[in-house]
Amino acid sequence: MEPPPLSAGINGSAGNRRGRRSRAEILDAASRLMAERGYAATSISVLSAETGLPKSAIYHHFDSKSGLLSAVMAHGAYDFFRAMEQAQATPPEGGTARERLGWFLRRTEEVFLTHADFLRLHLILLMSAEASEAEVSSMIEQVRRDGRRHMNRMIAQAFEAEGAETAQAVADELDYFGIVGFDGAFIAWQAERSHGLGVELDRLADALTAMGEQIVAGQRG
Amino acid sequence: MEPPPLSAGINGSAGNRRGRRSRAEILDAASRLMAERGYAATSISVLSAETGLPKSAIYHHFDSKSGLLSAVMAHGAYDFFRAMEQAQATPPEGGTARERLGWFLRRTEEVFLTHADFLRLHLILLMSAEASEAEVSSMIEQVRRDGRRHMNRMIAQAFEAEGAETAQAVADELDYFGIVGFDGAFIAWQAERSHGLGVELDRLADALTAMGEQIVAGQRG
Amino acid sequence: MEPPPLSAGINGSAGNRRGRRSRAEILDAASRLMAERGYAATSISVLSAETGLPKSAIYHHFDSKSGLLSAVMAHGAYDFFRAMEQAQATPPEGGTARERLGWFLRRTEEVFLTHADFLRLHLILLMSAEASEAEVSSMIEQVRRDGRRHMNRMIAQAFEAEGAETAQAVADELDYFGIVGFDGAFIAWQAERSHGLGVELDRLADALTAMGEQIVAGQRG
Amino acid sequence: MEPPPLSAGINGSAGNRRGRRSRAEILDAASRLMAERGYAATSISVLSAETGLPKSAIYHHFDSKSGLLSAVMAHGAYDFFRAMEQAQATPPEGGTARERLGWFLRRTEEVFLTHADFLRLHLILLMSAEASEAEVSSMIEQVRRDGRRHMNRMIAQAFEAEGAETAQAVADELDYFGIVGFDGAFIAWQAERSHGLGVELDRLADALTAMGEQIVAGQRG
DNA sequence: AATGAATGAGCATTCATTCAT
DNA sequence: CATGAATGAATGCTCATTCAT
Repeated sequence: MEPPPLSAGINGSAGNRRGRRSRAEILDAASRLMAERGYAATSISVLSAETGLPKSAIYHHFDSKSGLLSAVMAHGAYDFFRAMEQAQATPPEGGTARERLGWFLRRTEEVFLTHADFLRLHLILLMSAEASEAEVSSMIEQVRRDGRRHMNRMIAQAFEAEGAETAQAVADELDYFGIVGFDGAFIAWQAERSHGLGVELDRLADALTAMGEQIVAGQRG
Repeated sequence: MEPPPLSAGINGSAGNRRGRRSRAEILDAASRLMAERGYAATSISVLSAETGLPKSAIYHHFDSKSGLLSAVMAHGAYDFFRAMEQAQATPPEGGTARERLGWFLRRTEEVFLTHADFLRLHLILLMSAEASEAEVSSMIEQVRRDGRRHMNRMIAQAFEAEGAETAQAVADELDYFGIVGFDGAFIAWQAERSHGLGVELDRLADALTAMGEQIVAGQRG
Repeated sequence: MEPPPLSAGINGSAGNRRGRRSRAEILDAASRLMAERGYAATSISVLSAETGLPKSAIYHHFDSKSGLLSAVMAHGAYDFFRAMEQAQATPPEGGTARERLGWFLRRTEEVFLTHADFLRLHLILLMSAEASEAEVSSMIEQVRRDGRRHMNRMIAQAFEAEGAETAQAVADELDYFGIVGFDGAFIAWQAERSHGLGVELDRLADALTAMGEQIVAGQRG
Repeated sequence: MEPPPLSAGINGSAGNRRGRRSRAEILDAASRLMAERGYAATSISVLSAETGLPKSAIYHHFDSKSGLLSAVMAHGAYDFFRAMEQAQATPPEGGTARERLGWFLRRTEEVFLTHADFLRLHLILLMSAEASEAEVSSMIEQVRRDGRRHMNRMIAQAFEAEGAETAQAVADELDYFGIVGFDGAFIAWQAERSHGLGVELDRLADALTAMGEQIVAGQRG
């Protein structure tokens, strides 16, 4: 996923700088509000009030409300996956598969919590058939594909002590279920904000480990 | 969860019958449309056009749009849990915990597929902060509580061969994770309608069994 | 051209009566304003202010702005041709073709002046490619067809002393040119409101008579 | 009518040349679009998109939208009358009045067809009460005056065999009716693009000839 | 029990225009 | 000479809701 341009401009002249800032502010407010209230319930008027810019300025920077949504999603996805990348860049060496998986999931939780807005919007769109707008729907697909790739890598790295091939087999078998667990845990957290995703992610780590070991055993037998 | 009244009337006079039918039609259309497009994007006008009834008729039957939403949720929840009850009423005797769990989940899948509209709306509301409207939010809570109760019962029944007490301990430990798995599987299904929830629910059954057996072992040790 | 319904209602209940009146008022204001300023320049807001009804009431009676335009045109055309019919119902007996034609055109001038709004709007639409909206464009066509039919009848009646067949031949030959003269005269009048269409219509009567007599002579020869 | 300046500049420096080209492009697009959709419906945004120039560039060249309209009209009128001049510069010698008139009108038709945009816009403005904007209204007046002058000259030249004085008397009597016929024929052509203005202009030539001969006879008698 | 009319706030979007660079 | 950003009023239209009948 490549970095979405913050502005269409190319040089850094003053006028352009102002435009860039405005664009970023709109994107910011939109990300926040759309995640809070959903796409349909986030009006351009509110966005205008929130940013202090007139409505027409929003249309100067984004062609339409749905265009703004696309930009919000692209921007959010870029941020989210960059954070993921960073969070998982330096896993500790050694330890059991369960311990390694636990480390990955704890790092992931952090990223989830700081990008909850993006994830919530992603899930709302996924279910609201507002996704039918092609551009949005393909964005959603890509986010899920990228998410799965991350999950795959995490599992493979957790099981790397079993040998690269076995680890990859485990990862390929379990990555999708890992995503399922993440989505479910996120929803559980949304339902009861009382505590973080920690408990559920621990359970997920337990489950993935248990199943992973069965697969490892199967590979050997 | 008690059956929501289809009509405010008490006797079955002819006039009332017509009213009852209208009310049911509105509720039906609302369930479908709100699940498709979300609450905010489902307008009374569209509802009126869809049912052929004038807008004022909708207000005759339901006090307000959010009142209609409550009724839709109440009705959907009632239907959903009644279907759950029926689907799981007569589990087969004998078999391993995994086999018994598999049976339960397969039955559950069926109910999920036929009540997908309700579940989707439930999840959209859960995340859209439309939930902040007290009435809706308490409805959501109750649905999740009831769902967990069902999950608890399913797990306990699956493990009943281990003795009532152990089975209950397993169920108490795992029911929440079961819900997480269900929610996640439902979302995965929404994302790629290509296949049913079957694969993911099988994985979930595997995971729950593996973790259940660990708990059983822990109880014994 | 059949009478356009003033209201969709069927009975004369009080609520319906109010609606009927509102609908007529909107239609009235729209006819006037659109003819004055053109379709594009007549905003729903102004229409609302003019009638005292809220904008949404206008949309209650007419589906859209272009729907309102259609209704305005249909209503205007009906009124216009009914007035034409009446004005030409009882032509005087006897007299030369020129005298009879003069009578017809003088009667027509009257109708033109009292329905100038409709005619102006008709011509604006005819040229503004707002007519591309199918419904409007077919309305325009019909108006022109009906107009030609009237012109044909007038000429035939003016020349009836030459025998029905000859009169009809003259009418068939000249009706289209009569329309051309009318349109041109109307535009000339619009350009310089100083005097009525009288002078030009007299000239037109002269021209039609001269050409008619040539045709009559040709028929005989 | 004098040639309208294409650019406000005075020398032909390179920078100026670019400005001149931009100005001409805007004028071109505006002529076309305003004639197609009317003045009100032609927005600066669309003009900007069509020319590829930023909106502010349009305001750089023309003070305001109505200033642009004036320029469009001035430019169109200049072009139109120059074409008229050229088309009628060398009438054939000899022939009857009808033949000579026919030649003039056929030449005129050509000019009408290649300047239909200008004529359409002229007529739309004439009727749309956008004409109330003084500048536009005086432009329209002048166009009509110039048109009449051309018509007068054509008729006089057609009847020149009757002697200069008589020819002028005929022209003075009929020029206005000639304009009426032209306008009407143009509208008829707009209404049914199926064929050119030829048929109607022939009829007009017939009519003018017939009436002209009557006047000639009157002069003599 | 049901209906059509009305209401006014709000929606997404476009308008002509100005300004600093 | 050209540009992108900004501005605020206006556009057509839809919203949830109320009311009289």
